[in-house]
Amino acid sequence: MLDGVDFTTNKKPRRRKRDPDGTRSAILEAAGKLLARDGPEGLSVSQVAQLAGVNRGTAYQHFPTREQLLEATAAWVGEKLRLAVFGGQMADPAAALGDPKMVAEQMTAFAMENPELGRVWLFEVLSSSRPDNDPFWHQYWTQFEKFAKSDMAQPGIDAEVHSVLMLLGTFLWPVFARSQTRTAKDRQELAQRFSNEILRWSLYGTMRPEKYPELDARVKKAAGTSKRSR
Amino acid sequence: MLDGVDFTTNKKPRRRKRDPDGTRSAILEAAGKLLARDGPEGLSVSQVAQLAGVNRGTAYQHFPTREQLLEATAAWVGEKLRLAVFGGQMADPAAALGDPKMVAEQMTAFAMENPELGRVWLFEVLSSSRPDNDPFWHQYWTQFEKFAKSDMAQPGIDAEVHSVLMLLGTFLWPVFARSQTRTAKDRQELAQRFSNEILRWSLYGTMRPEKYPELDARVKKAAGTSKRSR
DNA sequence: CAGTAAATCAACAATGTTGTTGATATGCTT
DNA sequence: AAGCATATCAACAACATTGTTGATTTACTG
Repeated sequence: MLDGVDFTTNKKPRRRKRDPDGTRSAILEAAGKLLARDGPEGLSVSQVAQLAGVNRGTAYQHFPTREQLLEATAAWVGEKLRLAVFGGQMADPAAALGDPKMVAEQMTAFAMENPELGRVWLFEVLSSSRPDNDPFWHQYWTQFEKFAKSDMAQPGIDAEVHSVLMLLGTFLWPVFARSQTRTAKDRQELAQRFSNEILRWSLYGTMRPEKYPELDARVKKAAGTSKRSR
Repeated sequence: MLDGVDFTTNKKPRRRKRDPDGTRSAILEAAGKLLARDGPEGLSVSQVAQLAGVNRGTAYQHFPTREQLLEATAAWVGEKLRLAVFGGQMADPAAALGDPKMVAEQMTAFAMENPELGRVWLFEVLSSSRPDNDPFWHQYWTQFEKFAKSDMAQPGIDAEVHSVLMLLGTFLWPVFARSQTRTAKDRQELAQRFSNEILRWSLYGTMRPEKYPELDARVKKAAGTSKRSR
């Protein structure tokens, strides 16, 4: 699954300057790259250390076990993701309701650029016992819940289910798209189709079209008897 | 990740009766169990052979490489899944339009019972270059496309995108549910919430509610300008 | 400028894994 | 019943990986 990238260039048998934080970052960055290339199964501490230009022992000093390294990397990716999608905007409870469309676009862009990485992150979070600990998950969730409660949304939405579905689609569709296409053009088209379908779905299932005049609205709704919003 | 099951009971150092097909099945079955327990990363040919009560060499005779064993197992699971969901009903092009609700229920049941297995299968298929080769995928796809084209469905559905989304949700929600809950009761509730949200979604996004009188219909739709249904 | 805590590294031991190969037993065919 | 193809197995070789430990260097502190 070499993807045109070559990580075999290691020509620094020199001792690393003492710099705990820097080393830690280097390790995480390397882990991220390898994760993005091979997925989680193929990640060994050896490779990570090598790519990071760090002794394996050092890596073990920073992350006592392979598993913990994986977790830390996922969290690190989550933070990166949060920055890419929400920019500097803090996860402040009083934060304004961001533009969902923008969020979706940023998210999709990230997913298309790093399909494996996105997939890994999502799984780590999905299987974690406290997804809310992840920075991106937390902010996404907060924001979506706010939207679901607003009068922009259909009533009765189960925000949790819906969030998970959206994240699943956004991060895993690219995995599918990658394996089905050869050219970037094809991928672009698949990405487009995905967006379209999501939009169609949202219009008829999530958003109140009449609140989004720029999109041809044609739906009417009645209050449901649903009780759950979380 | 021991899940209450113990596979360490192997007390048969006796030579296996010659039976190629049986052996092959035994290997696949063992691989399936291990896959369901540990996920794909943790699967080694050694373990599989041991659990199957077969010499490792024999396993290599049947499946030249670990990777091929994984593929074969996925296909095998796919067939199992097809049977569980569609029963004996053949993938015949002239087959009647099955009951989508029934299909969804069967699928959900399978996914809840074998979360890891479902996940593994889905990934193998999603990343395969020809998903259509998988027996279950093929039949599901066929059936859904038929539905999408029928007058029971909203117009303009992108059947491929939609299928992928449905499968993603159905097979990966249980992964989430598992990690969030301790009791079977909680899991049951999460499964219920998922079904509800999917139904709500389908009503407003996929199915024409007026065609499903038994569910309170309250939607109206207008023909879209979408061109693609694949 | 000592002295110290700790960050980095090299080497070790213990496993586990993958493929391969040549021996052995087994069922089928004639 | 003899012969043969092959399904099954045991043993081997080559690695890779995981943790661990003790030495070495580096920055900081008084």
